[in-house]
Amino acid sequence: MPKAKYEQLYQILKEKIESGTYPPQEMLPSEHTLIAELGCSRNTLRRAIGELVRAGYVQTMQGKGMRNIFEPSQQTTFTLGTIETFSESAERNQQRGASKVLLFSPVTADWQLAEKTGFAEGTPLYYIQRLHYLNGRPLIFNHSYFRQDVAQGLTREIAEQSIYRYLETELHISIINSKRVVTVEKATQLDLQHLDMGDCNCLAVVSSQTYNSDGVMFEYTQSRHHPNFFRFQDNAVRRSSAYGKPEEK
Amino acid sequence: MPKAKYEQLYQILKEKIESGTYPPQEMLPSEHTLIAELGCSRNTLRRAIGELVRAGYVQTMQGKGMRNIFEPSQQTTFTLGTIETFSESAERNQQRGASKVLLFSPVTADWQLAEKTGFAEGTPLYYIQRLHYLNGRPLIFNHSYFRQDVAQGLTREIAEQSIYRYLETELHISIINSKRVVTVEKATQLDLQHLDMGDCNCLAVVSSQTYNSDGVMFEYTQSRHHPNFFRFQDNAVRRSSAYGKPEEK
DNA sequence: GCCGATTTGTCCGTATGTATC
DNA sequence: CGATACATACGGACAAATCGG
Repeated sequence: MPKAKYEQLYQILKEKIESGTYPPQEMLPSEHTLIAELGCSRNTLRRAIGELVRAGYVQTMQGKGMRNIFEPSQQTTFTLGTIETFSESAERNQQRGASKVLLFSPVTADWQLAEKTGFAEGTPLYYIQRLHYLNGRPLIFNHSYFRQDVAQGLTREIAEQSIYRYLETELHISIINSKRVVTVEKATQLDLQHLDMGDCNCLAVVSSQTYNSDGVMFEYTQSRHHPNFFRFQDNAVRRSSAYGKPEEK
Repeated sequence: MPKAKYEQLYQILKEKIESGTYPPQEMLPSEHTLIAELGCSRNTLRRAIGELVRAGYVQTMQGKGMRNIFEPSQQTTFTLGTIETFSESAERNQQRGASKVLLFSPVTADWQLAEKTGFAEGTPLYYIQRLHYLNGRPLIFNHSYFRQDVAQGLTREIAEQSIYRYLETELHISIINSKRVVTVEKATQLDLQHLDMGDCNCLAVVSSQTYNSDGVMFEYTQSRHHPNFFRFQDNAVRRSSAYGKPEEK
């Protein structure tokens, strides 16, 4: 439940758009009208509108207004810009999620692992392999590395449940941000063994480095996704016509 | 050249971070200090900071301050949240871009094409196949469909140059936003023929629907990327600890 | 083509809340 | 507890784009 007013306004407008209260392809009421309806200041409303634009629900045009461009086919599987755990994502999509821990092992970063993950060589880590199921199918093969000095007391039993819950509620770590890169890689023997991907020999790989409020990267995770069930969504806006104006007057 | 003040502030701070004026992993000056230094209001500064957060340059913590988390390894190939043409992207990455038109053909959307692209069945379209080269290598195989009634007078010659330049400067179309989805697909014969992808049989596919200021989707493009040279970057933030607070006091 | 009304975009100043130290 | 720092919210002012008369 969001407490900030602009988040509430965002939710209200989002639901009105999704439910068809505002007809598709049509203009929404003007800011002036919405302010009167919703009882808020212009800045607060505009902040909510900004989120709607970024999420691809509306487009705004200076001097014209705001148009509903939502299309109900948006069955997003992975969000962008916000950090979600696998179970949170499954719940949002109203799907059955399950996970299995394949490996839990303390390791020390050698130069090769340091190169790949971004941790300093010699850093003590927990290495965890997990397999995530959606609706009974194995879809994501996960390799995670956590700094031992940050994720103190992490065990296989905790990993079976929820690591983030442990970090946030037990260790009081605030997770701030995560840098992610999406690439496509050749499948390894391990991938083929667990993911059952037919005759595809590549998969989608999301590598992420996650930081806490002390600015230390405490987690590196490589998520290897089944190619047929990977879907990453984005809404882009055109900043300023990169080309100069044509002749006028 | 951005004219808005918050964009200028964003550029100034971004360059100070990239150049090392603000040391990595250290706190930046407080908002109060930056306001005095930069000569702006708090709101305007905070808007610039918001962009820096989204771009992964800094992290902010209430009550503590703002930390520089930039790492120079960020060699992003594809942007997120903003619309760029291939040539604009190549220029930004200081690389040699080139394109070749393989096919230019008027078509009418049948039910199959309508299903795939989102255009209504029977819509008259221009179908364009293009191959994009970066530093001499063919990396992206592009299938584009433009509505004939919007992109009036489009020719093969224009497609050889820049379609967006034609749309924006000649036809005065304002391109507003674009919905994109990243997936992984099996390579077709056509892909293998043009992209030279070794023993990989999958590639990264970015499908995009682009809208103008009248709210009509006038372009559908499917970009099929060589798997070894595809790289999509994102910075995510943790909204609110999804778990309730633990015992306190 | 001009002008005025409407609408979104930008910017400022201020007040208050909340988290950290 | 107080000082500091970021987060939220409000109201006002002007600029820029659009549209209709």
